[in-house]
Amino acid sequence: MSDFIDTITWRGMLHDMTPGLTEHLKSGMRTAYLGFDPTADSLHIGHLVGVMTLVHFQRAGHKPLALVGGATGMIGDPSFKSAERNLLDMDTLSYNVAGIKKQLSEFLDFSDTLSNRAEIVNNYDWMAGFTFLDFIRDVGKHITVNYMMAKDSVRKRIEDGSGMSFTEFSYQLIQGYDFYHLWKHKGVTIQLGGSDQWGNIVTGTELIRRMEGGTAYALTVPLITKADGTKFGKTESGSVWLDPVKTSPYAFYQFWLNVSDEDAEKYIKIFTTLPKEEIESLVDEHRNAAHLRILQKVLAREVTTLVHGSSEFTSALKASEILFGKSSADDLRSLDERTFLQVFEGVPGSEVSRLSIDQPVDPAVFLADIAKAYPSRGEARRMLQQGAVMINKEKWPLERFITKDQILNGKFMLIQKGKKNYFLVKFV
RNA sequence: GGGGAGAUUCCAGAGUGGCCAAAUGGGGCAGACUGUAAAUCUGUUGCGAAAGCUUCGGAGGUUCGAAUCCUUCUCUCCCCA
Repeated sequence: MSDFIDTITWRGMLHDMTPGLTEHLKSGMRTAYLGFDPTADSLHIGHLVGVMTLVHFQRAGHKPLALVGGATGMIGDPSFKSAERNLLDMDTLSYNVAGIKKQLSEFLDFSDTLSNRAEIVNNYDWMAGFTFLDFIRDVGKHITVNYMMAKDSVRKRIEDGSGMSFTEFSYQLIQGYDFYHLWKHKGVTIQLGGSDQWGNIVTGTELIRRMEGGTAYALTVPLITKADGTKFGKTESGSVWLDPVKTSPYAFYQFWLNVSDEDAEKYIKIFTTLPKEEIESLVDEHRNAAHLRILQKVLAREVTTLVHGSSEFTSALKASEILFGKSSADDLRSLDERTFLQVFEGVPGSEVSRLSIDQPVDPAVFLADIAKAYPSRGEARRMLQQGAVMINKEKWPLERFITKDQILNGKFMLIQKGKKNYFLVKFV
């Protein structure tokens, strides 16, 4: 049994914890849980820190529980949110819960033979039948309003005058009760969470202490940041999702590959399970030859494989090589249709009638009006003028007309908008 | 309920009758450089090939001419009760 606290400390994943936790973990197999809010039907990489915390916890020989908030999701965690949250309806919620459950099951080991096998629980199961009267009698009685109001997350909202509904105010108590319930029935003694969850988690340990005199622990992981101060896990096109339909494995791979040097050192510790020695030697190697981007490559490989599997990783890698390598128009032509489609899966594109370029057509008109790669002809023309457009890997001048010869494999045309943005036209 | 300020292009914010498709900054996009980076420098950033067209909260009006003046509506903010 390796030391969980040492591991996550070294990995930079420890933000705060309640006293005594180190000893508590050393004395035997423990059970911890971490909650996920079902606000969408897929997790995104912001959730991955939490997932990895559970993974490391299990690898250290302890038992991880993932809680999907079917009940708490109905309320919405107000912690550090500036405004009242919108409520989700039941259908959306149960759909989201199912999606998240499925994803979580990819990361943890659920084998029956394991004594520390992972489990997934849904707080709807025990909250749904709990009546309001029972709740305020049996749970609410133990925690004072003063205590709840003192939480940073609540106080901020009151101080800045935006206020908070009773519904959201109750959230911490419900999350606290989850902890109590799992402590009582599942032997859970630790709750893990993001640093914004500290207040909610501590309400739980407090509740356990007051209701039964029990001891429970809290451990939080830091908010993942980026060296340049922008928000982690977002690209121009929005969140980076774990669901391959929402974010293609190719885009996912690219996200990690494009991480800055500074962040790569941090992320490889957090998002991979590679051992310390290996990571340290990679970091050394990277520092000696930063331009090779060894860390980014390993990081992208590891995370993509973990989330999407090795065959998806291989296609993403291959796609990247074709898109960014020194490949030429001839390389593109040599691809058969299946590989071509695989490489460009997830790349935005449009469908266009073959007839539209029966006659040679002005490239700006084609790019804007026909292929819809640009919103207006003016913009397309500007880009062409600036030399920002490549068609089938060839830099395209403003004066050169598009003809049927530009169709690859009788079906496709690859447009590059600048260096990094690809656009695939399918001819039908 | 009373009084005041305001609503401008992606954002912030200038413009207070023609020189305004609208300063400046940010952001975005692109080029050079590079490591598919960072930093930097350069270009570009309503539509249109152009003539021109549509934009300054909505509607109406004054004027040869309005983002700018008038009327009215909607919304936002501040102060007093």
